[in-house]
Amino acid sequence: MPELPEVESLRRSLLPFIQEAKIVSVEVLLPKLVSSKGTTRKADLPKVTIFQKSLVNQQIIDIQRRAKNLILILENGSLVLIHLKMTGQLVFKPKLEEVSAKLVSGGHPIELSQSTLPNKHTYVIFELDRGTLFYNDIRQFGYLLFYPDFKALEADKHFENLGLEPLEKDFTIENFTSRLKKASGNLKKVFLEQTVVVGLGNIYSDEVCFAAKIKPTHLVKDLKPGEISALYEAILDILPKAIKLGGSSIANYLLADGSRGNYAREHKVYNRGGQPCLVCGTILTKTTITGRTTAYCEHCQK
DNA sequence: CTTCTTGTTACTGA
DNA sequence: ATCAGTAACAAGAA
Repeated sequence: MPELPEVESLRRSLLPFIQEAKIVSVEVLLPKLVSSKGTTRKADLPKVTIFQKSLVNQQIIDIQRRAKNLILILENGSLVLIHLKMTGQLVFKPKLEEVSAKLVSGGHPIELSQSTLPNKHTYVIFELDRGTLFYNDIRQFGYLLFYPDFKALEADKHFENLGLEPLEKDFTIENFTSRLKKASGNLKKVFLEQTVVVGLGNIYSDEVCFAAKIKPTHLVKDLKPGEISALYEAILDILPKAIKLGGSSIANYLLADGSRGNYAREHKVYNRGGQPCLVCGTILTKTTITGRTTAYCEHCQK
């Protein structure tokens, strides 16, 4: 369940592996996961071929993140948007000579999960000059979209209704407050919508509400300035901490070297419904909000 | 076997 | 129109 901390941790762990690497070939084992948006019409070419031709021989310049999307920037200014949805993974396996060089210089030994790649859930394979990047996705909900430039990406209304980036400068208490005023319904629903602030999913919505001592069922129209401020501070506190620990590895999430994130051990309420609150011992309430499992403490959160 | 899981979109009904 | 709620997507774990 990659949310902002997981996607950002993946971005940071992936960057040193693939920055300035050249794409030698691209293998697509599940065509429905890829497409080429905004490219000129080549009716005779199937989308997989367009996707491959667009990427091969390009150098990867940078990786950016917008909300839970990763964006690979290629040398000619074209882009690949990657969304992991629930079970997507990007794992890099260096070439053997690079691995031995790393081991000699005292680097980490490669993880088992890397050495067994590709596996039965590997659907896209990027052969780079210095190693191989695998896109795995057990439930096949993720996607990799090619765009010739940022203009095409923005025209695709992919980011149309996205809210503030919580790690950027414009995430101020004023902007957060004014966006909250335009939203309706309860807090959890609003967080999941991504329209006020992006990047919170099921895990961090519950964790932020607990840290701010406000129930996820609380209607946003009833939030007092002090409560908005507590939510704001909780977001600014929790997301960087989670990134520092490499995100939360629930189920399938992995970092680029195949290792797991360690923030799951810090979870206070997520997936703990029915268990005692770690602060006061009250049994945590388990409920469903907009179809998503939600946990909170009746005593600590108001 | 059934139920539950999640990010996002599409759909449904008010 | 707008908005809220939910089915759908798919595969695996319990």
